[in-house]
Amino acid sequence: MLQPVINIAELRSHCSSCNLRELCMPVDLSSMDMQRINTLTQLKRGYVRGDYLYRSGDPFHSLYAIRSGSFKTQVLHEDGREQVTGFQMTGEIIGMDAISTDVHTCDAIAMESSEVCALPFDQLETISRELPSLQRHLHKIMSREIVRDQGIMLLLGSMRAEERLAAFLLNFSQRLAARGFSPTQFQLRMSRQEIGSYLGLKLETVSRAFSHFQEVGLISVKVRSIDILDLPRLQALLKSST
Amino acid sequence: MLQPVINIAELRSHCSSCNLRELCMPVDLSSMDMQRINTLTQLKRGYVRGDYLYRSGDPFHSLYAIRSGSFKTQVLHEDGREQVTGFQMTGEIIGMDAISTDVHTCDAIAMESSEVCALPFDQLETISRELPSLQRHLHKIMSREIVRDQGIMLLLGSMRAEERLAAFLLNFSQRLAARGFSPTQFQLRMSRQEIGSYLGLKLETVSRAFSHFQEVGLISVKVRSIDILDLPRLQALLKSST
DNA sequence: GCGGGGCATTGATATATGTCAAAATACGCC
DNA sequence: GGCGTATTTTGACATATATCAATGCCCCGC
Repeated sequence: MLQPVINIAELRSHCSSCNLRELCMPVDLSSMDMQRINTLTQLKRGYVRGDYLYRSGDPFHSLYAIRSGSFKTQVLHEDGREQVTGFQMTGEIIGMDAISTDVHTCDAIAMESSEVCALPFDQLETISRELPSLQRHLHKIMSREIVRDQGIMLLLGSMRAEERLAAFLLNFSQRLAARGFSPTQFQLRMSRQEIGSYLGLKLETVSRAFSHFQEVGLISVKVRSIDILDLPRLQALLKSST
Repeated sequence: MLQPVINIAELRSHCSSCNLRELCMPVDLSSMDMQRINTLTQLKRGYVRGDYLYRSGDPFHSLYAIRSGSFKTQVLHEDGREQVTGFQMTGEIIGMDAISTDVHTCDAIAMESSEVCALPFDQLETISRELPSLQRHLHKIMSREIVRDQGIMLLLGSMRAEERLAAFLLNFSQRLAARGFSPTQFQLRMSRQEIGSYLGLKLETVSRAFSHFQEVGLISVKVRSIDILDLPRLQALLKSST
């Protein structure tokens, strides 16, 4: 039986206290500067699966550092279609879509019980004017989001169903590894439907791709428990055309 | 016969002199501050169709404001597949992908004869520490890119071929309108292949969609000259699901 | 004005993924 | 612990788009 890897208790101790240095801002700052950043953050807890962190159209005040749990972001089309644009996990920052218009342009929804640190953006800007390394880091975070989106465009625009799923699993694997978790065994918090929306596929296609990966011994799937059995071969799927 | 609308001479007079205020930074700044920003920019001219502004892997120094002409950005997959991630026109800023890693993550290639203003990013950061309105504007530009990418993800993930093409044409139309050009008559500078890459389609599919739009009287196409005959109906294509 | 090379169009056919439907499995609640 | 609902899996079939191939068009240089 697979063990859940995204474990709230574990994460809480991992990122003990709302310390932005560890949590989301790996910049070299004096402890006095750290204090200052910490004082502007506002911890918000108690989000449960399905809760909105913000909705499309909400006024913009803050970015959010995810302290525990995970969220999905989705954009809605006027005709009702919706598209998941990302799954954000502990330690990641969301809300940057809203800076350009002062209004959120997508929904952010908790995938599980979660906590966030709100970072009022005005104050973040003020402090970053005085702390070049924070300023630079803020820019990097925003740029990282742009690069991430480019990758998804590549995925959606030129990859086939199984390649997309492989890319999705590998991306998860990497992000878990970066957090010190097992890169081969983990639980997915999202449905086939949500994965499909993110990958531009229907849920049945996602399900079939999972089944096929299992058949050929790449992974072991038990609904939402994933065990990557042959990481190199899964990676190779992405590097070879067709 | 349709007139080309993207006209270099016209654009040059439109954005007379390398004035960043008009060109790319619509912020209220004192003329002294404007001077200061202007002095850091470096005009680069002489790009012709096919020239690289930067390549994936190039070290990062500057953002670029397009002063005349237009560019495309594309990402390459290790197996050789490439995906166009955007078409940038006069007045837009490119290069933000490189901030996160100090290395460009995509290629930027001129679609026609073009000129750019290089904006050394270190200096931009320095100045923006002193000018909050510039700082805010820089953040907005980066955020705008994130929002734009979300829109493309929606397009690639959940729209059908003709909807994608309609979205593409309408986006062009809007951006031209914002620059004071005709929103219904214009020239495309890119091939069917490039449009297809951007929209996640093959060139034949793009061609067929153009032909169909023409058949039903939505647009008039003459290879790269577009005339939108029924803008409202083209817009409606996007709002109604199937 | 003629010829050649790249694009674009169009047609015929193949195929990956979507759609619809049913059965199986997991999950929450009493 | 068992029932009811939601999710997932699997199957059969439909269809949008890709693929392959032929023809046509346009631009550019000679």
